[in-house]
Amino acid sequence: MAVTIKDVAREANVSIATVSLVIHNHRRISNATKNKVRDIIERLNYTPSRSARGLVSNKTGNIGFIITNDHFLRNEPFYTQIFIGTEIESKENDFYVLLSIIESDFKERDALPRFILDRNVDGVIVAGKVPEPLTEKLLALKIPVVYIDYIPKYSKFSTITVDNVKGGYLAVNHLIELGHKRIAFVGGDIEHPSIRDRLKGYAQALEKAGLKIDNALIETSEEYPARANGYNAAKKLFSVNNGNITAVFTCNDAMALGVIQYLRDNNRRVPDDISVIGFDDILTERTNDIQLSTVNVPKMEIGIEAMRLISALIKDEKLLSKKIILPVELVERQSTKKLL
Amino acid sequence: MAVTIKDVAREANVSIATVSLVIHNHRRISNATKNKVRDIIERLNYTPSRSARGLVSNKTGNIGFIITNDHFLRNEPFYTQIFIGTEIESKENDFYVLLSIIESDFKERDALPRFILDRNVDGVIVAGKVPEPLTEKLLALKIPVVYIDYIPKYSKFSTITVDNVKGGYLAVNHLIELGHKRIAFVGGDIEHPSIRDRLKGYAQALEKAGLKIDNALIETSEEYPARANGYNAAKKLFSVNNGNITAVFTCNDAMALGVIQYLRDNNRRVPDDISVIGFDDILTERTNDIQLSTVNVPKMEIGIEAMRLISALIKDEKLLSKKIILPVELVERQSTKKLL
DNA sequence: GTGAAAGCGCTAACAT
DNA sequence: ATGTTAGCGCTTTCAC
Repeated sequence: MAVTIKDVAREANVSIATVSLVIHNHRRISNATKNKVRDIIERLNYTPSRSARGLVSNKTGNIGFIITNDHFLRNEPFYTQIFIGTEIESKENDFYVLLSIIESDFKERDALPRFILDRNVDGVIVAGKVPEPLTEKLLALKIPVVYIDYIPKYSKFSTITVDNVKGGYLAVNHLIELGHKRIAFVGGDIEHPSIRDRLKGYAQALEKAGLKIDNALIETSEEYPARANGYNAAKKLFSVNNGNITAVFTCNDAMALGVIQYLRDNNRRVPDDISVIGFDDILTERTNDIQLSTVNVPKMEIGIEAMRLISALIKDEKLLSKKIILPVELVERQSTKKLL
Repeated sequence: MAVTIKDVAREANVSIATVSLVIHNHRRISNATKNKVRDIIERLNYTPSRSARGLVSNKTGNIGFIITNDHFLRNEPFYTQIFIGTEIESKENDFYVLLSIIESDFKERDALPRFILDRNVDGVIVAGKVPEPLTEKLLALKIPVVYIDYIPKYSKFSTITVDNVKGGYLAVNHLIELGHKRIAFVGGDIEHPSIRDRLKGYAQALEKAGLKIDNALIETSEEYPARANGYNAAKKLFSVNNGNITAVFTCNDAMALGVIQYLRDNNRRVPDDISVIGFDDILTERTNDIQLSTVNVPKMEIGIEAMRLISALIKDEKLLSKKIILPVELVERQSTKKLL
């Protein structure tokens, strides 16, 4: 058996209560005793049992991380990086992170993640868009929750998002500065708050430049913003506005790839004929293809902030709801070019 | 407070011991009682507290997953998929998975993952190549361990690997069947058992076809098998064997990309001039680039098997060491072509 | 400033 | 076939 609080107490000639108080750095304990006990803790290499602690404190020391399979399995490093961020920051807050991948079409009758039914988490981080029924069930639980990269309707949960409006603005402004005037927007799932905001940024940039917003240049759908949908959107867009559009801003990098693929299949060069800019910055060294201009989202940071926030929420009951918005950055690479 | 075993016992008019025995489906309990208690458990929506269980059983119900940052951060979905596999299977075995990302240059003086120091796991899964000092420390702990995709030296740990020799054979045999005779091997970190085995498969295929093994066609290093190293390896290879080589087998997909990049930069078309085949099958829909021929590794399956094995190891003390080898599959796509 | 003791929810040995 | 009870390692209240 591992060393317990009793071993420390015996060795230090104090009671286990004293050891416990030393561990929690209670002021009632004299410095002399504290030092003595701490030395022995170190010498014996003692670490408190999480089970015993959990039993008495009714806390688990675990945080649940919920994400849909859509998001996590679509081998995108986007949410993986966020997950790693929470993991890294969890050390600082002495939590462990438990992952649960739920169905993208989570229904009301579906069971909540096992760690919730098991009462094995003190709080939950929800990453990406999730079905409403999940949010409703979470709401009923009265457990601390932080949403990442998604703002659920009708709920006062805390959220960590990025400045999507600003990102959209930066991307489109970049195109405008390159001389583009006929700039299309390609997005999937326009119900998603992030995508809506990116479109809003698009509109703002055009407006500020005195360019009018042409709905014929805006192609959105209710689909997941994936590569294939980018391809289809480009097809619709370019078969109507033939020869007109000189640049495309897509709501994410995956769709940008689909657009580029379509353009190539139709003998349009990127960026020579058409400039394309994405969002997210997920494609770094994984491809030999053109390096995509995009808007960087601080993925690791998002995870870190989420962990900090859920931790604060758990420790401080009064803290109710907090919305954190992280900044984004324009990344100019090779898929955008000055209009000749 | 949540419902406890006492609530169930009271409601069922039995002792808490009986409830406990029913939960563990002990034969001493009559079916009548079992049914009665189970009904009430369901009705009250009771789940046993993991902390309380852990405290008495001296088990945590957690499995640690250790991986180097090299492997996990290099935004490859390879290990992410494996991790998800363990996560999926963990439900069946009623475990939770805790992740720990360690430094690639883990030294003897470095601290073990927090979940080990905290005694917060019952067993550990180690994914990918890890430094020897980590293995030595793990060995000293006498905790169940399963290695994934790596076979540590001097140790009797259980392992889950894939049939790398067979995979190498399949890849190279595929090239041979396409008429290629001057086939190069590109690999990084030849100390890695998997890479060595893939090279072995390469040699076997050549031998079987009566082709002789030419060391000038084999380019390995001690580096991490990444894209950039693939590029450099191709540079060395093709500047010496100019116009000679018609096909390349790389030890993984990342290096294949580097090789293809080099070839393009030097005006060699893939697959028209040179065929390239990789290993791992990690690049699916993330790129507009050429679809790589490769050898598929069942990533999710690996995770699942690892979880099953660690679970067996924990539950059955007698089970000591077991080596599982999973099959691989040739995936013919567009980067390999019949030699004209 | 420190100790004694109750009790968190459960398992398992022992009693009945 | 079921109940009683000790005890897992810790926190916390109350005494001293």
